[in-house]
Amino acid sequence: MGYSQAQKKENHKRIIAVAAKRFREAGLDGLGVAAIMKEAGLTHGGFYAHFGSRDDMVAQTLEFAFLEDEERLSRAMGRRGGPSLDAFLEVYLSPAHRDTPGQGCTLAAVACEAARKDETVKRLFQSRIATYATKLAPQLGLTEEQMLMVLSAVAGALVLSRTVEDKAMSDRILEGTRHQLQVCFSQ
Amino acid sequence: MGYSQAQKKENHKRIIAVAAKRFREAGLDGLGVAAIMKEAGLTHGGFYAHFGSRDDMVAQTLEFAFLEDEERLSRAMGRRGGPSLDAFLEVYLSPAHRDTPGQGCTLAAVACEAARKDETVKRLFQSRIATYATKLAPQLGLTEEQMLMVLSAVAGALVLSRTVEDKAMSDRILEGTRHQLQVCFSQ
DNA sequence: AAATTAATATGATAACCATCATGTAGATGG
DNA sequence: CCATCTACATGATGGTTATCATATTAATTT
Repeated sequence: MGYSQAQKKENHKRIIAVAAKRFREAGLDGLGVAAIMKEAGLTHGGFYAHFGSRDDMVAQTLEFAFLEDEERLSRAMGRRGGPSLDAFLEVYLSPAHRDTPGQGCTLAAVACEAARKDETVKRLFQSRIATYATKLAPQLGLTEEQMLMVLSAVAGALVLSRTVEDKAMSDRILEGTRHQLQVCFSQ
Repeated sequence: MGYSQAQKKENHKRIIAVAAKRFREAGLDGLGVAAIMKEAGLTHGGFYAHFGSRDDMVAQTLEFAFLEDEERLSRAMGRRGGPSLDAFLEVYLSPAHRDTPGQGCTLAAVACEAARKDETVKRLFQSRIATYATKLAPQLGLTEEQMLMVLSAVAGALVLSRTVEDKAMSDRILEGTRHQLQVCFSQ
């Protein structure tokens, strides 16, 4: 199918977009190069025209995924009257977020595995968490320290809510965490 | 090397103990049957005398790991004057806990992956979380709902603290979450 | 003490994996 | 319009995986 700089760029973006979604769903090691390329409508051989290695692709994908997260969160809060702690908790701790990890927070989706990856990945995570602490915190009227706790709580709640079998209990983890955080920071 | 019912039981326990530690460190998919058996001082062939499948072993290992977690936490709080929210936070959010996942909380170590496993694994996680909510909560003077939020926050903080490169920032996640939770519940 | 049984070890299998070598088609630059 | 370059496809490579077949060896049973 020949080539074209525009086409290549488009393909590159599509590979990363597919990988971002699927990594959130299946984990950073959850699917191989061949599967990702297939879902992007390509074959595995072309992979190394785009990336130096699979690790390289993971890094590029995480960078994209975190940007996507930030934009999606911002838009979702916008739909609820702009950024506020209430809006954030409502969006982040919703059953919809729990049930669609592919469109959700990358931090919560792959944090456990990221803890075992190399410094390249860890630097990306660190930067994402720092963005929460410095950029989002003031929008929500929180200190950096408060934001770190709130982020830990919501990410933890989301992850735990995804590990239980019973939907009612899963809902209680989300709803309970949301309520308790609201109590903590009301006033 | 022949057999003996006592020997087999001992081997079985050792395989699971090794797997519990290594799964916390490397993840539920982080090492294969052969590696686990080797670390237990056996060869891979004998595996299926103990377990019907790898998944079966994972389930048995999680059950053991959660019991181990409960006992370790209880003992650690005992060393700090018995169960209390302060003791719990101090133990759970310590840098030592962050730096020795093999001896630490299984929930925090593998939760992201568990979210993608089958109902057998999810039922084990649910039972572990329920134990926190019903058994530990009263010991810490918390309601079930408060316990779910605290658990989410400490597990989330521990996971996030393990994903960042900079030690100072990692410490801040732990320490900040601890401080904020203390403020929340000092009342 | 001999026969049986079963817990391991050794080795094989087929399915995966990341990566690389080669071929091809078609866009690019002259 | 031709020569070159390259994105991608096809196919190969060596490694790893879970699982199974067979062999061994010693504990158990008779």
